[in-house]
Amino acid sequence: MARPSQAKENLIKAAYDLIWETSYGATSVDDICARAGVRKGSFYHFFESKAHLTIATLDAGRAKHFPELNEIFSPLVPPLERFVRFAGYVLFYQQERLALTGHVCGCALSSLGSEIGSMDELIRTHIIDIFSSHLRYYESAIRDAAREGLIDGTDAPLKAKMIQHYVQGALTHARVLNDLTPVHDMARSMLHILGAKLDLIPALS
Amino acid sequence: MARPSQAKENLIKAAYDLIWETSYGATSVDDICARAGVRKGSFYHFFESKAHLTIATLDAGRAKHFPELNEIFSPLVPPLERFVRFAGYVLFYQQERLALTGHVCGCALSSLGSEIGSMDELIRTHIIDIFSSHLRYYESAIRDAAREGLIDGTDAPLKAKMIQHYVQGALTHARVLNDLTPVHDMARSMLHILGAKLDLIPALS
DNA sequence: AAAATACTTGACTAAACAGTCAACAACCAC
DNA sequence: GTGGTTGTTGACTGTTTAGTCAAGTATTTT
Repeated sequence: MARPSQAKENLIKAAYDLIWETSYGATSVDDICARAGVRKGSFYHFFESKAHLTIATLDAGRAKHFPELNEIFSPLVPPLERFVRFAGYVLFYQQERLALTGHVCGCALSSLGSEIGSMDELIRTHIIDIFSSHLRYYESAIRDAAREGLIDGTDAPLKAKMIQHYVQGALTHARVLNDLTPVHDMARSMLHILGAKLDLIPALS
Repeated sequence: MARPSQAKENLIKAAYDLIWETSYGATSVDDICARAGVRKGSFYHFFESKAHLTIATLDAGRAKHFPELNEIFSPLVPPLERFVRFAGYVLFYQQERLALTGHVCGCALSSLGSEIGSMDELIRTHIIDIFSSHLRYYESAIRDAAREGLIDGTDAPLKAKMIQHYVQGALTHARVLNDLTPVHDMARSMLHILGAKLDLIPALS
């Protein structure tokens, strides 16, 4: 039997959706099973525990988003435009999610990480790993922009972190407010943090 | 009997500490009672539910921090120095918390808000209210700085939000990383976002 | 067709959970 | 000291929780 079953994928998708929309703690194994249309016994056939399923959802998220991020942060894209495209990408997903659930969901990674804190080391290190990948996208775009003379290139790692923290905070705030305004401001604000002249970027008008 | 009992205060303090260190969902009423040294029956004598106690902790936090923030953001303090002092204040509390619990705890408000999302409207609106108070501190400092010619004053509300989102993201990130580096970078980064000349501020050397 | 593998099922456990309650104790006003 | 108020107690309920398991059903391999 070479996997005629979709149960595993359904469980991952259901967990991803429920945890993102509500929270890790508020999402029970029974909830996940109900949404996935799978019985509890099957759950534990595929996953050791709720934490292990959560890690699988993180891996699935990574597999989904990284190809898209590779397009957005491609060295072929003008460096500052990468940030504008990234902001558009984030906005797109937040709007999709809002339409689907009725709530602004914010950043699943950051909500989960903040909730878990130091309570599950495996989940925590997984999240840190994904965060540090994001940082590399930002850093390389910043260095490319500096090389082209578009921005001041000093302290690129610090600037990359500022971008990351700002984006995370904006998404968290959007979730709490249940309002996408902070996400709409993202492109302009990121370019401000980078010290870019806004009138150089036609996409922002 | 003019309140010989400390039970209510103990419960608020215990809930504050536990929710901040772990999370709302991971903190049970039994946990809170155990830490406060109070029996469950007394808990429900003082509070209708866990959510109502949580709101009381938010009010207690507000009562504790706002007088201190009024000092930090006093119009008598040079406007950019207010942000430097604020960063020091945040760092101080994070260090204290780290020493006490062994973990970087981040921003209780933002962790709670992100976890609750749209699940408890009363808690959510309380958090939004506190957030918007913070924003007023930032905005007034930004306007004062602009009037003194220290920074460009255009779009003060947007800049205040950028500061808020950045700070929130930095604290969340510090919590996930379990490392205070993002908090150490806060003063410098805030001034960068404001567009201040760093060499004008002697406190940052 | 036989055997091995991969998956499903539903009933089960034991613990943790939020919240209740009636009876009891301390205290103050009078 | 009597009465009313405020707080305390521990045992209780009913539900939800994560996780288990033996027995069953498909499906592929041989």
